[in-house]
Amino acid sequence: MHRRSKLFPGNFWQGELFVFPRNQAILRPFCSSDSTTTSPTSHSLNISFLSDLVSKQHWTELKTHLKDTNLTVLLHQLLSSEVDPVLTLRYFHWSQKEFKLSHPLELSFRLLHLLANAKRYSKIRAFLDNFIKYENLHSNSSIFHALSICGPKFCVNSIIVDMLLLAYVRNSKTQLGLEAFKRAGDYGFRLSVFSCNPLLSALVKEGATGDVEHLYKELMRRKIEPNVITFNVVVNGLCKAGKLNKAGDVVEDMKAWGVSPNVVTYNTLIDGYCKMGRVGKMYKADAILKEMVANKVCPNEVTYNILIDGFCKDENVSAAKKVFEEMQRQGLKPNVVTYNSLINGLCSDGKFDDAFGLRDEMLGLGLKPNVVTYNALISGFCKKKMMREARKLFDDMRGKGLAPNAITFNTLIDAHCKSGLMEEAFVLQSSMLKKGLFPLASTYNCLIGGLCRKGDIESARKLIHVMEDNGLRADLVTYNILIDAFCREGESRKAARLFSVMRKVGLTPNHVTYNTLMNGYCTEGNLKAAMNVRMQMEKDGRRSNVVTYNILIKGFCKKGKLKDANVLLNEMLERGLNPNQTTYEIVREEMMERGFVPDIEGHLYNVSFSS
DNA sequence: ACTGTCAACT
Repeated sequence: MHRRSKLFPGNFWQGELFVFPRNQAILRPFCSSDSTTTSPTSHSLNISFLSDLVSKQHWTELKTHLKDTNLTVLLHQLLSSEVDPVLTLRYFHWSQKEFKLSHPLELSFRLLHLLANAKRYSKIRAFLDNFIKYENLHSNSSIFHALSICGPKFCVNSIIVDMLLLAYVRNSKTQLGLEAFKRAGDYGFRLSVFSCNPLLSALVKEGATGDVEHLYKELMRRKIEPNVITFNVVVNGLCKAGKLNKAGDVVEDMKAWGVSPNVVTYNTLIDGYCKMGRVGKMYKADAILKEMVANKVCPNEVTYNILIDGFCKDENVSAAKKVFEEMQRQGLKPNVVTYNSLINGLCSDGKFDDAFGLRDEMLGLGLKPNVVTYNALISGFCKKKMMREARKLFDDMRGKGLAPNAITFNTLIDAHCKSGLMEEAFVLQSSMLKKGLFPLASTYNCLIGGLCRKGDIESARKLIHVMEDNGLRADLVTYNILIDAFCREGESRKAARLFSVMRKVGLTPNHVTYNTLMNGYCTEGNLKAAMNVRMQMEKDGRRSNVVTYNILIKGFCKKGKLKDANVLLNEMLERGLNPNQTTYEIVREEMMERGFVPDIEGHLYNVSFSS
């Protein structure tokens, strides 16, 4: 493949693909589909008359002269004539619609060639969009074949394939786009960043990190000139997958390519660190901020928003407020996102007065609270089980001209489920439908979780069927909920079976999945099985997180194996993981039980948290 | 023509 991309187009076309003469390929569908017609030439007089009608756009008259049988012949004729390709395109669409037929694929691509030569790129884009949307019957294999036999215009073919790729991505057919990318490599077509960047971006959004990494390597190998956006998308994909080290490597790659990291690159990296559960993650984020400034890249509103949200999620609202002040000192204006992050931070902490104060402040600045603002406030009240207040905000939204979205409903439904108010939750779900909002898989997950919490796995199963009847597939979270439910019932065998089912249907277990299963085994006292799950998890490239350690440490404590618990505790600290509230509670409880009075927080025998 | 920040559920 590498050789081929270096070949001159002319050489390429002497290769194996140019298998039969062009005309034969084009006439084949026509000859086989119609036995009464003798040959295209016998129509030629007639056809020049018809072409003339097309040129004059006399469609009604044209229709009276046409039969199904000569539609494709006329198209062929138009393609070989001097007729404006845009007119031919019009005829193409008109004849397909009027006579409900599909012209052969080869002719479609000959038409695209003519349009490309005439530089009518927007027409090609529209054509391909339509093609992707309504003609699912063509596989990439037949498309590439048709394209390769319809003319030796190598560059033009590359442009068309590039646009095809973009059409796939824009129509959410990312996997087909990826397949087309691979095939383009086999055929040696040159692609551009204008299609590869959106493909990368779509893969990042789908969380297909493996594909992102592969595509990135391919881009470099095929020498498709990446730009700063290409690198930024890849950095973002790796950050979202928690692969911060690899993200850093890509930043080094880009420097080696002579592309300087810009404000977006740094913002992405900072956000990556902010969202990671490492010790001193905000310190690391701050270090990147300093590096960014040292490289003469000026932080913008987004940079500050990321830091503010990071501190809020780190339960450090006061640090967030300092950044907020610094932002304004730098002459940057806080926007709705800034306020939403702060409001969310305050709400999660139950500081509703401060949160409402900020809401009023933003109103004073002419910033309108949006759905996100309300969702944060509602979620805050829900967490404190203040359902009346949550409900009031929900009702207020309408008066403010704001429509609740699926997340608003999910928040409320989940809160009702957690309060055991399943009927209310289902009423909310149906009111969602009345508003024209379709419940998402996450909506069902809230309800399924509620049923499982009640121990009603049977109803949960039934609800999954309803969900699937509505075209939604059980996702990772659904499986996590069910695995947890079985573990709680002491049915770890069933949980384990579900675990293998989810892999079979192509879902990738995450930390929660592994931790849940481990927790199930630990509760049963089966430490060996739990440690096996952990081994599997680390083999899958997922390092143990705080929750993993908490589960295992607790498991070992319960079995009286304090030595093992200590080993894990040390390992956790060595790996730079921060013990949380739960860790301290596990340790304290264990010590009390053994008659020790915990003097300093976090001492488990000879192990100190504050090492 | 393409990119990055905020909100829910396990």
